[in-house]
Amino acid sequence: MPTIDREIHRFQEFLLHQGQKLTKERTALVREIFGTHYHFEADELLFKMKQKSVKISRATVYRTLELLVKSGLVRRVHLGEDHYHYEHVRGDSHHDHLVCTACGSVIEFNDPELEQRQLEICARKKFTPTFHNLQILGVCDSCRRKGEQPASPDRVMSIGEGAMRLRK
Amino acid sequence: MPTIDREIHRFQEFLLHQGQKLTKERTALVREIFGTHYHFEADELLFKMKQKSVKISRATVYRTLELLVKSGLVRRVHLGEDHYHYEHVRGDSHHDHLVCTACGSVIEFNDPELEQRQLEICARKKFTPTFHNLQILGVCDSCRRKGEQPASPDRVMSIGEGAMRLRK
DNA sequence: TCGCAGCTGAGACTTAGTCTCATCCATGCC
DNA sequence: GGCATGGATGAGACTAAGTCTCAGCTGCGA
Ligand SMILES: [Mn+2]
Ligand SMILES: [Mn+2]
Ligand SMILES: [Zn+2]
Ligand SMILES: [Zn+2]
Repeated sequence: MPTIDREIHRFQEFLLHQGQKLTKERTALVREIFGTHYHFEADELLFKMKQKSVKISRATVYRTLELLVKSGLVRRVHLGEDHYHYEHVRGDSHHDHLVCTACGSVIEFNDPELEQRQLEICARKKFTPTFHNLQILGVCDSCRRKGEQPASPDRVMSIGEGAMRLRK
Repeated sequence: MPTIDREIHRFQEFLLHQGQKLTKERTALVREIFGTHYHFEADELLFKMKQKSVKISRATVYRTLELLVKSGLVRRVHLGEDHYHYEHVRGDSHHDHLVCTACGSVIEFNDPELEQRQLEICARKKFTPTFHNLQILGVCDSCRRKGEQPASPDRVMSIGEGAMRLRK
């Protein structure tokens, strides 16, 4: 996978630029993240590494995710659950999320008109925006057909593959 | 304050309807919430009660907030920090938030055009929305004038009055 | 006024994430 | 390649925010 090697290279460039090092743990994490996952959780990543018998500590997972976010390769997002999710930044494009509270699936969208309207609101309030965070919770098409009911606002049914607890 | 008594009455109606009781602890919390705060944290509320020598446990604070949310008198919101905030629902109107990362102030807005655009996006994706959550982080007008720089996306400078730690 | 279903407080527990520190190793320089 | 060294790692203690348990208390309808 030459694509992943390019991500690793980009990460190394970022690291070296700050006098930091590309270790085998960091390489393994980048490989895992860009090889498999999409919206994932820190603990899920930790579990996947354990499964593959690649021994990496929780501290390193969190530290590496923080570096990846700083480097711009990964983005940290809220999806309506009580913990963060991460996603790899492909290309660049900002997007927001529709989250199905019945099956946990996530639909991405990028709507320039919506973004524009947000800027207008900020201008009207003399507010200088740097960042925003929008999730729309509801029921996806296939769940609606199956007759799934909208869940209570704050109970999203686990997004992603549900990382299997690691701590005893 | 006859207004607060009306809120208390509404809460009692809600409770009785479910075979639940209006206790003095619940009354005291409603009085505090509707008398003083706006966007507040659970721990902040706990601290305020302690200050006033009204002895209420953390468990009761959280349990009462949950009931108030269910009753529709209070709403639980994300404002870009790692914990929830609560606000009293006055009238009814849904709104979203601009959060200043320099001073922690919160500006509310309700923009029907933005809401409409969200519905259009959902329709296009055949998604049935039930709820959404939008925060725009940035720098408010008065902070911008003071030359405050936009903080890193995930470091909001404490919103509200910063509840003073209670646990040792 | 009484009975009891529902409520409370103290503190143990949980989840998600951060921090510490002794030890390890990636990189740059010879 | 070998070495030096400052950054990185792992184990596990620690923290923050919130949930749960259970013995004793209390609001409220009869
Ligand atoms: Mn995404
Ligand atoms: Mn608000
Ligand atoms: Zn679904
Ligand atoms: Zn400000």
